[in-house]
Order: sequence, then C-alpha cells, then structure tokens
Amino acid sequence: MQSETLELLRGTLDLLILRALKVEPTHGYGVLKWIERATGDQLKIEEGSLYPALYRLQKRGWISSEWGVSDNNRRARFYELTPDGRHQLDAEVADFVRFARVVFQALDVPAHSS
Amino acid sequence: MQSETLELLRGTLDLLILRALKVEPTHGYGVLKWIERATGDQLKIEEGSLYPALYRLQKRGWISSEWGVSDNNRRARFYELTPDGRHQLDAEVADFVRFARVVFQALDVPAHSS
DNA sequence: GTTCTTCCCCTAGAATGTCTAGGAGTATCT
DNA sequence: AGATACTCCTAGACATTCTAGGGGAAGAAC
Repeated sequence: MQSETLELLRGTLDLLILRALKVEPTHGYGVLKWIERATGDQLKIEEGSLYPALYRLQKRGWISSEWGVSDNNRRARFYELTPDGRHQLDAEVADFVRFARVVFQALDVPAHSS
Repeated sequence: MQSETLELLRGTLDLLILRALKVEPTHGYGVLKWIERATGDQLKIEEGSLYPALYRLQKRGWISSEWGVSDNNRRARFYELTPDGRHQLDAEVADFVRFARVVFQALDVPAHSS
C-alpha cells in the first residue's frame, strides 16, 4: 500500500506553506499545488485547512498579501514571505529536523531508513 | 540553544506510548519517564495529556490495564500492549517514517542531517 | 451559446489532540 | 513532622485540521 496518501499534517502545515512561499510568491491555490507536487502527491491539504492557515500566518506577520491576477487570468490573492516569515521558516525547519531525530531515536529507527 | 525542550508532539504521543509499552508493561508514570529518558529529556509530556491518551488507547483496544503495585510500593495501573496494539504500533512507526521522509523531501533537507 | 471543467476564494461548525491548572493520596526519607 | 517523589485523575481551554458546504469567473468543448 505504498500509494495511499498520508492523513495527518501533524502541525507541519505552516511550515510547508512558508516553504512554498520561499520558492516564489504565489496565491493560495498555488501553495496547494506546490505542496502536492513537492511531496509527490503524498500530502494533500484541504482548502478548508489552507485558507485559515494563510489568514493565521498573515496575522502573525510572517506573510503579506495583495490581490492580483493569476497566470490563468483569474483574480487571486498573492502571498509572500516577510523578513520575519523567513526567520520563522528557518526556525520551524530546524525544529522539525530536531523533532524527527528525537522521535526516531526514541523509536529506535535508523534516521534514514530507506 | 541546543538544550530547550521541543514544544510540540505533533500527534506522536500515541506512538510513543505504544513504543514505551513494547519495551515492557508499565504504569502511566513509568511511560512518562520512559519517554523522557528515551528522548534524552528533549520531549516532555504532561500528565494531562498522558492519562487521557491512555484511556483513548485502551478504548480502541490497543492496550489493556489492571491495577497493581509499583516497584516503589505504590498502587498503580499497569498497561500492556494487546496484539492489536502491536500491529498499530508497527503501522504508526511506518507512517511516521514515511511522513518524515516526505516532509524532508519537500523541505529539501537531507534525510539525515547530523 | 450553453455546458463543463478547472481555477480560485471563502466560512461555519465539528472533531481531535494537547495543555493548563487544578485536586488527591501514600510511601519513604530526613 | 515535614518534605519529596511517586502515582492517579478531571474539567475546561486552546489550536489545528477536516468536513461540508457556497460562490464566481475563464476557457474549452459541444
């Protein structure tokens, strides 16, 4: 069953959104698609999770937004990382790496079992 | 800043509890201490998280319990994995490994940066 | 020119997991 | 007698994600 999608984002949604926006500013739907592509379709996020998350991140000052027009000629809200957002991204990446290592250690799973 | 404890369990508490009980049946407090030790004090769980989690796991049939007396001569409720619990543990370990790998891939972090 | 699909935005409410902030009792050590 | 560590527990708050909707507009297909 290699192909079913994983169910839980386990608090990494913010992290993935920030990472997507580091690549280049884009709109919500673009973030969605980036995450799917970047994870080889193994992680899918719902729009009902995404938009509240974008609102949250903006409220915290990690991203900013403005209305624009997409490549497909549609009205869309474009987001980009703020300087604070870049720092936050770095911090969250470091945290996740540390977290994963600690859990692997506790589980007694080699850190790169592939 | 290497030494501060991680804040988020990101849905891995069940996993860690099951893993603790795979080592040997023990009581709630023992699970707590096992997790702290196994993670080098980098992951601490609150009792207010632990006991509801134990109840949950038992309700799902993954652990069973009975009252007994601890090494320190105190009344304690001992938990152990059921056969279903063993399967669940294996599944959750596999899921976590897969999840971590996918996130690392998306973040473009080498899978074993140490 | 109507229909369909994809793109794009959004919200309310439910479900879930974890934490905060308590309360309680008992064995052992000083 | 008091302190400390051990052990159990609950209620309510909080944050995150999902379910389950709604809607509009561009371009392609018929």
